[in-house]
Amino acid sequence: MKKATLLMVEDEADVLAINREYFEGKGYEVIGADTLAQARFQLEEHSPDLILLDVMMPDGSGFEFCAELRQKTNAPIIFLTCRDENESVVKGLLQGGDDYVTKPYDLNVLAARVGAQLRRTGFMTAGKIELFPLSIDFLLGEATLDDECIPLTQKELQLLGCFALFAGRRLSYDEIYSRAWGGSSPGAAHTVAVHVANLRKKLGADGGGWFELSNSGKGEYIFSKVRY
Amino acid sequence: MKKATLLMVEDEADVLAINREYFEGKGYEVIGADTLAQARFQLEEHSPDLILLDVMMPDGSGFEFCAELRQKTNAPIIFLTCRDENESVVKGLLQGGDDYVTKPYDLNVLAARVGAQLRRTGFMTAGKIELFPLSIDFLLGEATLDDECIPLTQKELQLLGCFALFAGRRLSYDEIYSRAWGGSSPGAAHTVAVHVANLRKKLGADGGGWFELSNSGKGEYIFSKVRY
DNA sequence: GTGGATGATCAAGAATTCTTGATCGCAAAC
DNA sequence: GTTTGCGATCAAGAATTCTTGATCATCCAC
Repeated sequence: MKKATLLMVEDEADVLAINREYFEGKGYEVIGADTLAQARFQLEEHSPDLILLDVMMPDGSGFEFCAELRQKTNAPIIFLTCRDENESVVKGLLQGGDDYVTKPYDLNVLAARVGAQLRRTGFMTAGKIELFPLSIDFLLGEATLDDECIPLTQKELQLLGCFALFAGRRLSYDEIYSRAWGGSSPGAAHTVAVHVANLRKKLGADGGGWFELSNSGKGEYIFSKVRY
Repeated sequence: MKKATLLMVEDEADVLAINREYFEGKGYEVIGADTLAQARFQLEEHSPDLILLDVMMPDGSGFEFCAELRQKTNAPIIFLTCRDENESVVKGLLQGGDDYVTKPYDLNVLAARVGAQLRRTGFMTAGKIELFPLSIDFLLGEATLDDECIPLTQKELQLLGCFALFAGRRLSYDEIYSRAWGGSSPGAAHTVAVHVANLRKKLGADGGGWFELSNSGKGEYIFSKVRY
């Protein structure tokens, strides 16, 4: 996965340096900005995945800047505020689940918040469906089972995605077809059956020992976990 | 989207009936169980997306049942507890971000919690990338822009997914190729260029007035929002 | 046992999709 | 003005993928 890019808007050089070192050590790419003007520039330049925004900046208030940011990005914004600022004001300004941390903060706490926000926006999981130990990556067009990479065709990918999303649930031919093909067709059952066979072949007959893709005998397939 | 299925484990018939009516009105499919034994059965039968679990059941404690459930499903579990139960015990038993609500509860509050948990597990968004007003559905293999459905081939889908995920970010040919094709190839730049052209054609030259898919002139593409 | 229904699998033609090569236009450099 | 580099686009062959038809096995009903 591409490293998440953090834009850190902070005017104190040493704070910035410490944070940068910490987060880079955690595998993030850190972009610094010590003025709002520079933050604007870096925003265009790097399109960060998350913004850490000091409220007190030399050339303006972070809160007002926030509104401006929202026009340009939907990356989550975490405010860094001083403890003596009115908390209700802070909360009032937070919308849509963004967060804030009061100075002085513990870096581990901040990192946890950052991780939570990135998770919320689906940064790590977008384009994927995870059903341990199976992972379906729609961007790469492949599935991974027990660290073994299995390239899939589009239809196989859609089919497996459908099964993974409704694992353990009975799915009728028609339902599968409408989900992965859209609409319905007279030959739906047969077409689905062929792709299921292909999928079984690729996943291994026993689903790597983890999954079972069985037929209920009543016009339905069930994809279920057989080991935990 | 398929309706979420709720398993409601509750021994009082009238509470169950009221909840059922409320949640069915909200578009959920509600499965009821008035004993733990029945809950076990329904779990196998319906594979719910979320479980509402009354702690006080005639044939056992919901807490102990929870451990059993966890072996069989990773659907979120929301406990329904009485106010006089020890809260710390409740919290201690909660793992992995599941939730609890104390009786008597407001149905709207409960519904909010349910929604939050389903969102957390990605029930509504799995297999999708949303970048308003663009939505990419990998299960159906198509994108939707301004309510207009655009069928895409696998490579187009992967390419667009890649762009949407890193919207506003400069992406080099190689990076795009490694993300959507995997690995690298001498003809990567050319191949990518052709698919970009196809994508432009399908999205409309101006990206429906919302997006721009431009070339930086330095071997990079940028997919960015031009309207907010 | 026979017949019918259902699911699994194989195979091949049809259809789609992908890649590569060729060409064109534009702009910067010489 | 010419050349060169780069991106965009078109076109066609190559490759893959999808669908459909045929066959086979199994199970249940008769």
